[in-house]
Amino acid sequence: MGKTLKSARKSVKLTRFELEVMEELWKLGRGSVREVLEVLPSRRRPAYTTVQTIVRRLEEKGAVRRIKKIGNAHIYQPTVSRSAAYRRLVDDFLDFFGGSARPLMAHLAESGRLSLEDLHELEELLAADPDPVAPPADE
Amino acid sequence: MGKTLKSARKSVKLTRFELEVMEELWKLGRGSVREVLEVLPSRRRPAYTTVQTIVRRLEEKGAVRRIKKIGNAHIYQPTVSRSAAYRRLVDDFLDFFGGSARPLMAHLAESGRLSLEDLHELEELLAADPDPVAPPADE
DNA sequence: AGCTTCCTACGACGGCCGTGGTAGGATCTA
DNA sequence: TAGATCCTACCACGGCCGTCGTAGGAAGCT
Repeated sequence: MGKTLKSARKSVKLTRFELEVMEELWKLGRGSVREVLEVLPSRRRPAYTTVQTIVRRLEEKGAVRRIKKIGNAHIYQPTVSRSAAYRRLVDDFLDFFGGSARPLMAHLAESGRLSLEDLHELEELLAADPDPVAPPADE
Repeated sequence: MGKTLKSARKSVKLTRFELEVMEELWKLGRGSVREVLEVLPSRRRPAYTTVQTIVRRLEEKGAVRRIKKIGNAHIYQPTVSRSAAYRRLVDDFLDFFGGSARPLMAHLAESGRLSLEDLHELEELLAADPDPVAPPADE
């Protein structure tokens, strides 16, 4: 037992934009600053150096690491998993609700953002076997 | 359909600490800076002026308003409801998950923070009649 | 070799947030 | 009324975050 809860080594805390960049790196597996920039959804495409800064901060935070160099460009790879990152995100958020999921759920249900159907599907998910953590909807 | 979603007039965005202060004001109904300070859980009891600053910012954000003066102290009252504030909070957070609750739920279920029992109780809540939005656990 | 292009390293800035200090006016109390 | 207290208004500061600019080195093209 205790396989899901115990070892959650409090992954790094990532911001919105950092997560977006990580998202691309998780999809790509690894990549350069430019590659990340180019796959960012066009609505959200900042300057090259902005992405570079984010990647640098991600590196400082230990969320990515340089694995090699192509030409003079560094290639980065995530060192934290998507699920670990989201776990941290959710944990922090749950603090707003006393740390547990129930009050949050209750709020969602109340405010109409969680339907009975949703609950039923979740039950199936829980009852059956789990697959990797659901990623945010890709655009 | 569409009865719950349409009018959500995007309440103000509150930070963690601002929410804590609001929480006390919601409980009290109305109160002065000192009153808020004194009911803040002791683990989290900052300087008087810190609370004062927060209240001032809440006022600037339009989340509270002065309703009268007792002695030389202002008495503040929330102008946004708890549920509106949490709605905003949750909405912002859901953006991390593509804007809908399901992926978040899935993540919670996956990571063991949402049990079948939780789901069952939520179903009952949804099936029955709703009560005011669940507040974060009080200490 | 020389020019153009790409990338890196680093600095900066403004906004928000948590935090609290200071000055000075308003109240209360002896 | 004088002193002690309380409260307000305002300023400051450091950390984080999104944003980008600049300097300069490395690679590639001709």
